[in-house]
Amino acid sequence: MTTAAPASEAARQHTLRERNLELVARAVFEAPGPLSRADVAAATGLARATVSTLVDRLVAGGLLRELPAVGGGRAGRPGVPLVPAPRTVVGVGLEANVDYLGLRVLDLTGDVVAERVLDGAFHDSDPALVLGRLGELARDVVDGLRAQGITVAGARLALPGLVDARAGRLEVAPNLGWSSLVPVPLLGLDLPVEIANEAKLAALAELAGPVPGSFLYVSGDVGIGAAIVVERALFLGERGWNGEIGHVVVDPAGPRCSCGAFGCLEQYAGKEAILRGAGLPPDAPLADLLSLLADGGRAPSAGASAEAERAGAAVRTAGRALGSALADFVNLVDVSTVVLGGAYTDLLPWLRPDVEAVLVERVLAAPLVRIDVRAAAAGPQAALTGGAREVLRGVLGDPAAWV
Amino acid sequence: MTTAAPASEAARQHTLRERNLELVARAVFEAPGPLSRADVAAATGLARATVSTLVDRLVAGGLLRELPAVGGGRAGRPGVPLVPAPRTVVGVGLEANVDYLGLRVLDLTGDVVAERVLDGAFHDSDPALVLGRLGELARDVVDGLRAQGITVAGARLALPGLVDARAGRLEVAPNLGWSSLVPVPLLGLDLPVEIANEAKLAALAELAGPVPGSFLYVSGDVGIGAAIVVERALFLGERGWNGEIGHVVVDPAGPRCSCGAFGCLEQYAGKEAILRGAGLPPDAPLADLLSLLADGGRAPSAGASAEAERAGAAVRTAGRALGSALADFVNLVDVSTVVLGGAYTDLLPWLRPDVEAVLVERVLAAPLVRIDVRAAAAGPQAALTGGAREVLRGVLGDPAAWV
DNA sequence: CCGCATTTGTTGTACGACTGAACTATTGCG
DNA sequence: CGCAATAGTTCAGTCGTACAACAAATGCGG
Repeated sequence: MTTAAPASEAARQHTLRERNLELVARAVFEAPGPLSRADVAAATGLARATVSTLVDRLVAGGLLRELPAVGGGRAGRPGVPLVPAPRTVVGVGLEANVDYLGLRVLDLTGDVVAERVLDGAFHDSDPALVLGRLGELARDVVDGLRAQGITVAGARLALPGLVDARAGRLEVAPNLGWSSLVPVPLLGLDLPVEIANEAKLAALAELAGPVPGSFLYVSGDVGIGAAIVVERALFLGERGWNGEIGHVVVDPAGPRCSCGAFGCLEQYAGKEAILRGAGLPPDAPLADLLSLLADGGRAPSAGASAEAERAGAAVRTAGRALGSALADFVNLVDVSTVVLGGAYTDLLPWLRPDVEAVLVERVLAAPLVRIDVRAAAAGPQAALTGGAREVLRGVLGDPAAWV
Repeated sequence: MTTAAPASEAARQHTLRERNLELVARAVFEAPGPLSRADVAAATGLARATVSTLVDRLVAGGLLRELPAVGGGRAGRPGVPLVPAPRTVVGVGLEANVDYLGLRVLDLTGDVVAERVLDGAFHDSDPALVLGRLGELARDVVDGLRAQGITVAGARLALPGLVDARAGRLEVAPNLGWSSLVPVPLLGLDLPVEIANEAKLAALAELAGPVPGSFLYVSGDVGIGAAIVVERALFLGERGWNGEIGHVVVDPAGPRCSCGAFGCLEQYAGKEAILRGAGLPPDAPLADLLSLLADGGRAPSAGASAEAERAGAAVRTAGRALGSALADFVNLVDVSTVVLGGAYTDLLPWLRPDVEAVLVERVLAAPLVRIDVRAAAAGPQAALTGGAREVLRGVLGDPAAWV
């Protein structure tokens, strides 16, 4: 006989229990308001008896909390409202980026339990130093939470570069000047920490808002990163190195890019390229560009200043280039919503006309579907929120481990 | 209380049974050789007793067959070899394309049980007529199989266009001249038939061979279609309209494409574009181009004929363009193997140098991973094989329904 | 040729998880 | 105050897997 291919996993009885525990937990966590045990039974299709035992376990484990019963206006015994338990289990989002490092702690209700943000300039920095500093910040916060009896489930570290999440390895982060290193030990945290690409985690933060289940997230900064979300889950490709839209071909006759190729999107729609095109220094704050644009917008035909005109032209160039790269992205991946984050969020009003025009022109399915281009809804440092949410999603996926 | 979000699905006891039945079936079907019950137990992690009852059920249902025991050379009672049952349950792959229509029937062992291929020219054809003819062919074959007591599990219809598989709707197939129609009823088959894009199914046919679990499949013909396979499963995007690599930007200053945009890949690396570039009529057989290329290759420096030189140049242009589009694809999706099908399979020796050179230049992760470009291994009409395999995969995914 | 070690497959009991129905608890309403 | 309605709990029933013991079949050494 021969050795069989390693099949997924045998289902035992406790597999049932775990899966239904997850089902019940998700039902409560993803509901817009409190649910009773009977509501959960109706929503999941499980018998009321089963739901009761599962809920009891989740309540005992501290993931769910029972609120005082309240008359529902209807006849019959009122149900006991169940809600995610606040400040019992939390997830930590960490980030080391070019212009700041920080962390954010969320609990199961989605509340921010703690936050630290440290602005700085970490171009070509020493990873041991930077991650050591971040680790200190985090240790301080985590110890404080544990002293209050709060369980810290784990952390995600967001990094701006090619990340091999399985191996826990940062292959290269050009703007930080880091390459080929294993960052987690440098944090010195006694927590399960996983690493991920910054744009990917920022994309997940959008899921807290009213976004559809599938979308492309594109974050424009010095570099341009992207993430693919399908049915509320990240699509990572083979190693998680996808979404490198910054180096998609816009024009093979275009300027040389830092990656060595010619005419990459980054050379048209990267932050520095836009600023330079607008006649501003490449490290100027985005606000300078925005105020120039606002001037131009206020007096469009009446003859805006030459500076304003130039800024407008630069943004229009960026918009056309971005539209072209997004069209490729949509043609290859097929998603009908594009969420623009980073610097693009504020620039969107000026980018939109050109982006949308090019999309209509180049997307093959354009006659059949409208591509919805929108601004990111998650606040600043979205990757912190996304990372913390990702940790908590893991808790929901296996509540048994925390009960 | 509020209504809960519809969660996935409650796990009952029979869910266990179904899942383990699938596990056992897969173990036997995907193994390189026969397995005994004990082997299956070892491979799946299930208890021998459990495996026995599951195997008995699969044998009774006709999905598995017991071979006569054979002395294994080892001490101990010899195991009963289990193999996929031949010619008991079969899947049907159907295709209606520009230059042919046909069907192929595979059984669980992977053998071709029946096949019909009808060459023709179906540009701008009448869907009712063409699909009616295909349905007749299929009905004939299916009736014959059923008369032999063979269970026909279902069929997949491959179509060259944008297919909404969920709605069972072909939105548009430019080369057939079909649009906005529901093809399945036109076949007139009393079988569960689902539709899918041709390139997607052709990609799945590759899984029968020694291909890695994740790859991009690109099929070059008049149009250029692609499919994304990750961990042996198709990635379909939001509606299954992904992989439209034929309309990725190669050069915004390039020629106008039939889609209305400028400089699409199809204008450089589509079959007609290559033939025209080589000085051949756009409907010339591929063999003409290949023999020109072979001439040029035989006497590369010694002064090949002007025709051969021209053909070589056209293919090099196509190779560079294809490399550029593939680089975008790899940057956006992150897969390290590219399988070239359709006309590209035979052209690969001439395309390879330029494709690989551009990939190294433009793929951001190129210093970290070698992108393996290879020819498709599935034979002609790969979509037929892929479709039939897809049906059988469905049988394996829910053996209980067929037992 | 026989007994033993070894491996396979089967049988029977135990256990865990979900279900359905009956039962209790709690509320609104006439 | 009693009835209808709804929530939550209890309990026997069923189903599927696990474990251990056992029967079956083979190779090997004496």
